[in-house]
Amino acid sequence: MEQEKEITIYDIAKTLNISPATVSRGLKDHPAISKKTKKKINETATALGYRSNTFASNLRTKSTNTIGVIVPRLNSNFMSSAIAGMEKVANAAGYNLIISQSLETVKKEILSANTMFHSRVDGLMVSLAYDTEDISHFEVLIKKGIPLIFFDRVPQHNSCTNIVIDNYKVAYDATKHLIDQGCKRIVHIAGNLKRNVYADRLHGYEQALADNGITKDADLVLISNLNIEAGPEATQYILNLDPQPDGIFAANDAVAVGCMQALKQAGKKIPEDIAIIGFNNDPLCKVIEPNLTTIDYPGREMGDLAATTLINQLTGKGDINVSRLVLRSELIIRESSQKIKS
Amino acid sequence: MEQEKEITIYDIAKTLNISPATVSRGLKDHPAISKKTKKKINETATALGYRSNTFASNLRTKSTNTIGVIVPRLNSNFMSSAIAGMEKVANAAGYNLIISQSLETVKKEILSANTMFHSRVDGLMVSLAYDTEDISHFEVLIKKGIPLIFFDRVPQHNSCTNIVIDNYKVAYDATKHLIDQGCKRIVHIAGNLKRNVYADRLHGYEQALADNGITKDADLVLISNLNIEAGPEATQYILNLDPQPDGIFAANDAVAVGCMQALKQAGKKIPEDIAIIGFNNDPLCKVIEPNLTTIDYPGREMGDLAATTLINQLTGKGDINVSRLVLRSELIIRESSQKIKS
DNA sequence: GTGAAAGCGCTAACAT
DNA sequence: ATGTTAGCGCTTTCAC
Repeated sequence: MEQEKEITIYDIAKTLNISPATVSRGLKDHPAISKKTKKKINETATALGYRSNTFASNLRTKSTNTIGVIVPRLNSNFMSSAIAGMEKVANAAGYNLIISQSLETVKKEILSANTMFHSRVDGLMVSLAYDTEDISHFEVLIKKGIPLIFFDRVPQHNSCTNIVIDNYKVAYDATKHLIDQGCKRIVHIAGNLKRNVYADRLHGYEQALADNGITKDADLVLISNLNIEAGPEATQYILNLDPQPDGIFAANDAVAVGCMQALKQAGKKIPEDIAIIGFNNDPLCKVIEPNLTTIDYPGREMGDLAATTLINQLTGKGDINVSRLVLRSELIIRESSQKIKS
Repeated sequence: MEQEKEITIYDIAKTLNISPATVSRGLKDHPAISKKTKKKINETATALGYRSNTFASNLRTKSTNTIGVIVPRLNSNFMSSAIAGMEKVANAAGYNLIISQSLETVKKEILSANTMFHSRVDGLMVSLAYDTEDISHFEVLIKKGIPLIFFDRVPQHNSCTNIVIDNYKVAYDATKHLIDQGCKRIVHIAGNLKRNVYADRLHGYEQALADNGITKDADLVLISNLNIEAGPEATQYILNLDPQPDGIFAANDAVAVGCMQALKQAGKKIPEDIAIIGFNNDPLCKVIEPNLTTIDYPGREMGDLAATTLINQLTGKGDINVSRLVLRSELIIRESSQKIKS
C-alpha cells in the first residue's frame, strides 16, 4: 500500500520523447499541438496514472479555481438548497467550493474570511452571521480585487453584488393577508435588525399596518434569535399582552413553529384565536398542525444565481455591473392564517 | 481598486535585511529563531500586508492541509451537526474542509471522489450515497495512501476506518419497545439494504421479533427511499394490509413523519391504533403530533470523532489501528409509541 | 508544431 | 541563530 511516486508531465514527456512544454500544452488542449500528439499524451497520461498538480499550476497562474462560501449554518433547508445550487454551477464551470459555517457569530466569520483570503479563493459568496455589524473583515479581499457576492443576509451599505428577495414586499403581503383575515392586533417576531432581511420584514409589516389604518404599537414587535427554542419565550410574552393579539407574523418558520406549539399548549386555537405566518417555507411548515402559512424562499435558485453571477464576474462575461439582484418569492397560504374559510 | 503586487517572504527579508529562510522559519514559529527576530518578522509581515502562499507551500511540502468530505446531503440535522463537529476539529488542527454533496447518487459521488483526488486532499471522510454499490471510485485515493474514513453509511467490506452507531442494537431496542407496548404486527419501513445502516436496522428488527416469538412476515417489511414524500405511499401499502398492523418502526424520521400524517388523515389514532417509531431524532420529531419516539443519533460527536480519528492518522498520533468505532446512541421514548401510559 | 529555459513562492538540508 | 541553495511541478515567452 505504499504510495508510488507521483507522475509528472516530465514522466509523460520522457516516455514519449517529447518536451514537458508540449505535454503541458497537450493536456490543456492547446490549439498549436497536433491532434496525434495530443492523443498520445492523453493516453500515456492515463496509462501512467497522472494527475495534474494543482498547486504547481496555481503557483504559476495565480488563480485557484476555487470559490469560497461562508454561511451562518448549513442545516436549514434554505441553505443546503442554496449550496446545492452553487455546487452545480461551480462544478460545471470547473470551480471548487470551500464551504465554511460562521455558526452565527462574527468571530468565526472573521476567521473564515481570513482563511478564505489565505486560501486565495478566486471569489467569495457570503451570507452574514446574526451579529455581524461591520464588514471590514472582507476589506482585504475587496482590496485585492476578489469578487465578493452577498446573498440572503447582505450588509446595509456595500459596493458588492447583493442577491436577495424583496423582503419588504413579501412581509407587506403577509401582514396584509393577516389584516384581510380580520386581524387587528398583529405581533411581529423579528430577528436582529442589523440584518437587512429582518429590518426589511419589519418595515413591510409596519407599512402594511399603516396603509390599513392600524396604529403601530411598539409592544407588538419583539426581537428574537428566531430559534425554535425561542418560541416558548416569545409566546410567554405574547400571552401577557393585554389585549391579546389576534395575529402573528414571524420572521422565520422555526420560531413560528415554536410559538405555535406553546400557544396550543396554552389552549389557544390557531387560527381562530390567533393566526400565524412564518417565513422560508421550511419542510416543518407542512408538519406542524395546522400547516403554517409562510413565504416561499427559493434557495436553490438563489445559490444558482449567486454562483452564476460570481463566475461571470470572474470570467468577465455577462452583466458585471449589476449590483443588486432580486429574486421572486411569494406568500404560501395554508391553514394557520385562514380565519375566513374560503 | 487595482490589486497591488503580492508580498512574498522575500519582500519581508529585504526590508529586514535577513534571509528568506529566516522569514519562513519565523513565520512558522520555528524554535531556532530568536524571539526578537520573530517579532520583527511578524510585524513587518502585517505591515506589508503579507499573506502566505499556500500553493508554493503545498508544492514544497506535498501536503495540502485540506480534508475532503463527501456526504449524501447537507440539509439534515444529523449531517450539518456532523459537519459542524468536523469543522471545529479540523480548523483547530489547521486543516481546511472541502465539502461536497453526492445528492444521493453514485454518479455524483464518483465525480466528487475524483475532484477530491485531484484537489489532493490529505484525507477524506465519506458517508455513502443511497445507491452506491461498490466503492472502487475510492481506490485511487486508497492506493495513494490517502486516509479514508467512512461514517454513518459505510461500505460492507472495506479496509478503512468506519465510524458508526450500533444500528442493530438500537433497532432491536426500538422493536422490543413496540412489542412491550403490546404490538403484535409490526411493520418495518427500511431503506436500501445495500446500506449498512438500513440492513442492520432490519436485522435488529427481525431479531427482536424472533426473540419474542413473533413470526416473521415478509409483507411487513417495505423498502422506501425514506423521504417524507414517501410517507403517503408507504401508508397506502400499510392500510391495505390485512390484518392491520399495530406498530411501525421506520428507518428514519422523515418517512415516519410522512406516514403519521397520512395515517392520521386516514383516521388512524397514534399510538392507540398504531404505534410508530422513527430514527435520528430530527427536530421534526418534536413538532409532529403526537411527538415521535425515535433513536438519538449524535451527529456532532460523530463528526468530531471522524475528524479527530482522521487527523490522528494523518499526524501519526493515536490509535491508528482502530478499524471500527461505535458511538453510543439510544431510544428516546415519546408519545407516538406509548400505548401503555406510564 | 515543438523545445529550452526561467521562474512562480516556499521549504529544508546543509552549511556557517 | 541564521544564511545558501536547490528544487517542488507547472506554464509561458521566446526561439526554431
